[in-house]
Amino acid sequence: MPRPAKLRRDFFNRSVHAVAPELIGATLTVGGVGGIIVEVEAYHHTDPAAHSYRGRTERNAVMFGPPGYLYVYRSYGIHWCANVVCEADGSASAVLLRALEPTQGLDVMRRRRGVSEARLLCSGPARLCQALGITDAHNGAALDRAPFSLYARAATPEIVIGPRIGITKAAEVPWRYGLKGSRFLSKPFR
DNA sequence: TATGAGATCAACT
DNA sequence: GTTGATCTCATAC
Repeated sequence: MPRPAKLRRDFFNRSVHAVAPELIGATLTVGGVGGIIVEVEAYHHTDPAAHSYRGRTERNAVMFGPPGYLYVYRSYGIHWCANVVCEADGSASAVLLRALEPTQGLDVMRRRRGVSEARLLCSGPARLCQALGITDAHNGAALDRAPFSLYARAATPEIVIGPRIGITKAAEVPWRYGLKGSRFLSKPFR
């Protein structure tokens, strides 16, 4: 049984709207703990909801750097959320990792999260970071280097698309992508 | 099932 | 001083 191909950094050097749907079904692990990406959202610097919309700041500096790196920020003062930077040339766009289907290191994730139900381990951007142990220490880290591993999907899954979650600006644009029928989404698509 | 409050911080007005 | 790419727990229906 052949190992799935590792995603190269080039993969991210394209429009977020091309990268985001293709990430669905890929496998992400951090230190051997992780699972299959089932939900992401796309953010572009022309998008009022994006952190990079108003230009470069200390917090979002990674978004203005090369693609294939992680942008981690603190959400609501207490959570971490992780994005993958896309498109070079300072387009400052990124894909928000919103949910995984846990497949590896379930026990570690349960311990970090303090819950046992698999469904609650990674079904949300902050839960995902907590389960995988992602913090601001990983801000600016490359996804193709340890402790990260990212493997391309084996087959093309069925993708569902809808409006993004939890934002007030540009809330209507359908830039949320999910794996059809997955039980591990942060919220169902309609 | 649904709605609301609290946690807690950095960017922005 | 307000807001936000969130989650959890409590209380109400």
